[in-house]
Amino acid sequence: MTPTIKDVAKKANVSIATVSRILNNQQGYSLKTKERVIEAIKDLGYQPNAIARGLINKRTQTLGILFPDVSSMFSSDILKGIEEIAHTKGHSVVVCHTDSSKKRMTKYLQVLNEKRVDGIIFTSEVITEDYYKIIEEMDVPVVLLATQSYRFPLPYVKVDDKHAAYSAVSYLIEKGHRNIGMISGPIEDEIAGRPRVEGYKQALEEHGITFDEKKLVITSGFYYETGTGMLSRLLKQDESITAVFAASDELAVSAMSNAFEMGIHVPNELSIIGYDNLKISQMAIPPLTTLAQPLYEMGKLGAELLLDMLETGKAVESRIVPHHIVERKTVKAYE
Amino acid sequence: MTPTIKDVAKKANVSIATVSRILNNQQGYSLKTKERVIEAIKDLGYQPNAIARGLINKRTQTLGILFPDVSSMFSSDILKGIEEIAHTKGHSVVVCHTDSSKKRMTKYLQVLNEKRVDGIIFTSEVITEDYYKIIEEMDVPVVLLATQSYRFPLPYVKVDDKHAAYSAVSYLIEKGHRNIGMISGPIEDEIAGRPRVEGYKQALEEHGITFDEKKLVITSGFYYETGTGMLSRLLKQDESITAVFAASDELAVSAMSNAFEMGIHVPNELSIIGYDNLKISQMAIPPLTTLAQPLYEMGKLGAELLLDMLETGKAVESRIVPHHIVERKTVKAYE
DNA sequence: CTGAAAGCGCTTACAG
DNA sequence: CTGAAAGCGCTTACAG
Repeated sequence: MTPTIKDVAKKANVSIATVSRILNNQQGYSLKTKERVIEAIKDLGYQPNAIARGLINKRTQTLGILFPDVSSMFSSDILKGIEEIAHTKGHSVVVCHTDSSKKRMTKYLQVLNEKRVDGIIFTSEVITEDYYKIIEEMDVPVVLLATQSYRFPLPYVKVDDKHAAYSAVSYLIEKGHRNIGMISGPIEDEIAGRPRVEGYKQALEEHGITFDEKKLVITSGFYYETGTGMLSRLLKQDESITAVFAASDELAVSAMSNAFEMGIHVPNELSIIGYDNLKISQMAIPPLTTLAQPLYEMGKLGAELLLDMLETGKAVESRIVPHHIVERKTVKAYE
Repeated sequence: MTPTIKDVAKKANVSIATVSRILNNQQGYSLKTKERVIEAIKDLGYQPNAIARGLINKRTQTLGILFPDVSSMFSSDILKGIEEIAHTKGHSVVVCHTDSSKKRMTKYLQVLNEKRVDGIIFTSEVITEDYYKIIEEMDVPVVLLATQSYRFPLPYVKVDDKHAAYSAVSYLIEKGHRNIGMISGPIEDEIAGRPRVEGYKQALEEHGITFDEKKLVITSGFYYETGTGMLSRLLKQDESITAVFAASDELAVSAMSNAFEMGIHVPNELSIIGYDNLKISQMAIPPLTTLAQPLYEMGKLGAELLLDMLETGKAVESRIVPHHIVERKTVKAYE
């Protein structure tokens, strides 16, 4: 049987109270008894039962993380950042793949509640009223990652999507492009959809370029698959386009494949800039120039904020993290 | 305060024992009291405390998963599979990023032990004597995923690496290639390194092609970065090569980038086959032909086996899962 | 059909 | 400096 604190106490000839004190680095014992207890712990190979501790401390040292898709490259970079901080601060991470399904989401929230996690991180997920009600009742700190909520007062960590899109398009303009197309994600998406289109429009406008509907194409998602054939459609609508801003790296890579099929050379005949800076962007051929979100750092920051809230018991401010452009090989100056 | 079973009992005018029975679908109560209790549960919004349950049941309904790198595309597909099964069977998943560090690994094992997880999955990790000692003492079921152990009797789920490599190279030979190079991972790696080289050699041999050292190049890892410049080196050693077998998709994509830089057209001038079937392989330009490991299914199967061991208390047999070739656009018949 | 009580493995006042 | 005891929120014999 796995030894318990009782076994240690017996072996060291002390009460379980003093063993507990020693275990938790409290005071109230002589050096001598401490040594005896340490000895007993080693001899028995005793390891404290975190479940029993959790029951009494009302802290489980575990965090629940919700992802629409745990296996996406986007999620995995964030996860790595969260995990890193959690680990260094003595917490574990339970991952939940919600598949963007309300049913799964609700189920997970219930599980996380029953397991009494110390805090929750939502990533890239819209917080509905239903979800908010649940987390409100759970009464644990929550932080939003790569998403935000207008309706509910939840702290978030994200890039300014409109601004980031603005930066990406401005970059294209600075490179001399005037006929700039955009492959957008779903426009109903108020977090990652519309704001990026708005940033695109604003960049055009500020540089005296009138927005033209024919230069915009809208997909149903941000994935590679949803981008299939989008570049051809865009170019069919307006063949004057010399550069394209894709609302995600997967969409950008999809466009590159599409260009390849059509025999269009990137960047000689067409420049492309992506959004995210996922691993594929460096692996693309040629390597993709992109608007980088600092996903790993966002994960770290999100976890830090959550842990702060936990320690201090106070709310925390949202953070807009800096984006930047990673120049690689898919954008060429337009002469 | 979060309501407890006591609150429910009081509200429904019964003892906590009957509430517990109803909660756990046991027998020993009238329909009437059941209704009253259910009512009370709803009214209070009661949710059982899994920590308290865990303490007494000695089951936490959580699984610990160890990855050398949680953020790799390889890991994330496996994770998704594990998570899927765990979720449907009422378990949660704690992920641990070991970074292939002994220190982190040991720390995680300790944490998982203290948290009394019900089982552990190791992925792509060599089991050393130290680790084995620890898990032996933990006395929980363990399964190995995408790795195996010759020294310790631990069930595993993986592809037959040698056989898979053999299949990949045979495919190239069937396409008419005779001068086939290989970009290998580290040869000291007894799981994913040497066996693939052996499979390569055996395929050559069986087709009457003598192995030539100049056609083999060895990298320090399976990542994109570790593949940098490897193709040029290989081609410098032997310029007769018409096809290359890369020991991972990342290595293959790296080779494709390298080919692109050198102005070598894939597949017209050089055929390339990868290994893994990660997401990048479909996104590559052109899409990469590769030897597929069923990563998602492996994750599912690994979790199923682990849960089986938990339920039955019996050991389980290792599984060699089938590999197959996904034909895309990087291999061309050699005339 | 139902409840009182013991116990899971800890922590923490409280008393000495 | 140290220990007895209560209690965290459950489950499960045991008795009725």
